[in-house]
Amino acid sequence: MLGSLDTRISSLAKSEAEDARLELPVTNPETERKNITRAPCATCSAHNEAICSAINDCDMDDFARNVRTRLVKPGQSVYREFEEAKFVFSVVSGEIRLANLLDDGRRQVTAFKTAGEVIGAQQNGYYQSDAEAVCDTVVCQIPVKALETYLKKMPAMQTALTEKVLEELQELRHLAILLGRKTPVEKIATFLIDRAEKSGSETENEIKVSLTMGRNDIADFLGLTIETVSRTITKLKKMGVLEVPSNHSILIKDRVWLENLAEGEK
Amino acid sequence: MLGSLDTRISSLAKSEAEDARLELPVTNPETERKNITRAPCATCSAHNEAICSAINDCDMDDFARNVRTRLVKPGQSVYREFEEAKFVFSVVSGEIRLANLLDDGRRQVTAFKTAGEVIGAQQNGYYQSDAEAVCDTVVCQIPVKALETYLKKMPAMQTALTEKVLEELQELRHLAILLGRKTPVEKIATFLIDRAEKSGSETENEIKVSLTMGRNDIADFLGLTIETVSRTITKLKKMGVLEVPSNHSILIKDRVWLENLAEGEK
DNA sequence: CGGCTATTTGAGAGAAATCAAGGATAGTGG
DNA sequence: CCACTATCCTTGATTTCTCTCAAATAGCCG
Repeated sequence: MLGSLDTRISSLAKSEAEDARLELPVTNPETERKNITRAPCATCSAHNEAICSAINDCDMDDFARNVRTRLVKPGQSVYREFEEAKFVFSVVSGEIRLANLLDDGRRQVTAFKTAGEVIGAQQNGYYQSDAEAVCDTVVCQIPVKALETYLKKMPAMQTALTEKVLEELQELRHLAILLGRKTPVEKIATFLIDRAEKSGSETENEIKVSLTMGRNDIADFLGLTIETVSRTITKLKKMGVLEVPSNHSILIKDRVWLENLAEGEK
Repeated sequence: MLGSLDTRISSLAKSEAEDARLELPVTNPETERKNITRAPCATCSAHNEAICSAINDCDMDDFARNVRTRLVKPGQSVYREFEEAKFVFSVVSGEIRLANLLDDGRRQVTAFKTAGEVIGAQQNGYYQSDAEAVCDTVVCQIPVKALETYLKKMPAMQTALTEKVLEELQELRHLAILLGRKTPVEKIATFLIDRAEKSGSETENEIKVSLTMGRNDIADFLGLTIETVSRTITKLKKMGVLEVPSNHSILIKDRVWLENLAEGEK
């Protein structure tokens, strides 16, 4: 509901975000072991896409004082399902996977979140998923209490956050269609197209998509087994739709074809 | 994010809501054909669970003036995907299914919404799903413009709405786990348990669950075919977990067993 | 009662999961 | 810099489910 902020700013500033990993904020000895530092909001590479973009310069200093930046290593968790939700996080760089587990270990990844996206949605005070880093990732840690204060004070931030939540709703709806009604080929094609749109780098006649996550994560995201993911990628490769230069990148050779495959047009 | 309103008020007042169908607001000739009438907020059966509960008595009259009530017949749509989103709706009674279609007609139902729930989430001004009545349903039609005004004026309403949206997020996450990782038996069991919790009527040693929707809707919600839904229900019947007095109701004979089946414990 | 639609049931095919190796890749330490 | 190991990915063979196709039955409304 509410105003319809144009959200298509998200494809910008992605390459800057990549670099952010290298120029991490200086750590101080006290917090070194936890890789937590004072937030360098002033120079944040994700600023323009994050909800913080709604903060005006005067309030920024105050905001920065309440916020911490945290480096998360691959596989490490930011928070877990059912844990008390004291923070909301904004992804600065890298990539986070949100996942839910069944008792017997089956897993469903519900989203991959990159720079500018917000994680930590809660209900009744508890997180609703596990959040883990897929690769080296920097997140910005905002205390819920502080956030609430800012949201009240800054309607633009409230709007921006609402917009993020509605985006998330839409993505989950798309995921539901994919999981419930698409074939493996359609699933993989959809996944690659979505990633290409989000962060692909397009050259003359091909698009390079980088996969920070492994086949396992892809399988648990698409509701498939790792073998089916592998076989399906191989199939698309043999068809000539794409190439696989390495385990962590895909070259889309025929975007239109892949898009058609994603929608089920044979 | 934000405050954690306790949302477990939703199991109350359901029986009242059922009656609402019978005592529909009086229609006036002018709007008769469209089944749209002035909203009878003062006597609304869904008031306590709806976001309108955040409105104080003074503002209620004003609110009622902006809002219309609409009767929707089974199969009729409230809105369609990609349609311009001029209204947000609050379900007063009956049941609405939200669904998304693929080009070739495959369908994924993403939610069933009952009294007190809000539908009409939009992004960039357009609805994200089709919304259709499953049975005779009354919805309350709130112009987005008016709603925005109220949200600004009444923080409690903003909070209530945010809470609804977060609930929806959680439900979609659960749906994703179900679609991606559960077996047909687990899917049906989960579906029935959820419905029992939401609106089941419990007697001594059994719970009656009413199914307003047909097998087709259930299939499209759970990512199955209608045949598999039918076979799975038959299987559970033969196991003795439940009985099927009619096509539109299920008697859960062993709740704990069904709960275990829902979680995959054999 | 008759016709329509919804649901159940059956038989068979097809597709993805499972089980089982084999190969590639990356990270470690010599 | 290279060998070594652990992990990740691919490929193959087989099994098991679920879908598909087809038909019968049951429920509902006029």
